[in-house]
Amino acid sequence: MPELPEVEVTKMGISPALLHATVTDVFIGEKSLRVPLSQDLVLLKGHKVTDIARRGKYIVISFDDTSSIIVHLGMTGHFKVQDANAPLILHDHFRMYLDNGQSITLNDARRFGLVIYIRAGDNPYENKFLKVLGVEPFSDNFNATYLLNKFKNKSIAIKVAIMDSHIVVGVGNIYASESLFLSGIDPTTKSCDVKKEQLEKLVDIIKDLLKKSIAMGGTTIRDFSGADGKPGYFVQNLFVYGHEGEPCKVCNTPIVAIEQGQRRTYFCPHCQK
DNA sequence: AGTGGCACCTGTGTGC
DNA sequence: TGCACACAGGTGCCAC
Repeated sequence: MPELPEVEVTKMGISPALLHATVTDVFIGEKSLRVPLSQDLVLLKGHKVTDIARRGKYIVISFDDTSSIIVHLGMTGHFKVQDANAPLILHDHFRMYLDNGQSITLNDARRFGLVIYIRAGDNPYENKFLKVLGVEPFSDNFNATYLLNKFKNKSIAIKVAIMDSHIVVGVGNIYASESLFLSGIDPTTKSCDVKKEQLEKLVDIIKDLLKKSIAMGGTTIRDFSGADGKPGYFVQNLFVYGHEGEPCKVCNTPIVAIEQGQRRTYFCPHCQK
């Protein structure tokens, strides 16, 4: 799935068609996503989009009646911007038809994503999925002191810790491996054992890495594409993710893959201590 | 409170 | 060609 850069690219991709457009109709698929699609989504009809925001890997779309929807792309979710008369295809679960002749469709094969309707007057950021989220990586609140405090008494591996959305949002499996490589930190290090200087470097690198990836349209491993259907090109900048057994681009040592928290971790045993 | 494991799904690639 | 199996950008919930 989309990690933060891919979600940001998606947000930017749908904004031109969606912002200030009025919903003329909606399609609500029958299959359940991570949570069932609410029939209340029909209430969006007749309302104009006033804002499109991102919080972590969630996209929050606000309407002129103060209602909103929260969207998460899960592992395989992506939005398509198309003509309103484009046919629905397999795994299209939700579509908004717009008064500008276009439509926005959520397609998600694995159905790990979600769309939640938030009634007028309710604050979407108070939703249970959003209110527990940690700091945004681009905010000043994401710094070494913050991590030092969060990691106190934490024995979980640093790789697992930086992927924990209750600590910092947006860092998924690809960028976790990549940022630890660029920081020279062994991903199996207990988070409480990582030194402040290392955390300072890690923070800087995460911010930089995510920004660069956004600028390149995100990372496409298999099936991510922006709302325009184009893949992301940051994949060519990956040093370790998906490169098991290949020589490290820095020192030629073969890249190693291990499992941490039921997820794959890639690292260079020579560059990362 | 912190941690680890499971669950939710479908599609794709690999090896027999 | 067919089939079985492993694996995949996430994350909330549930037992210890």
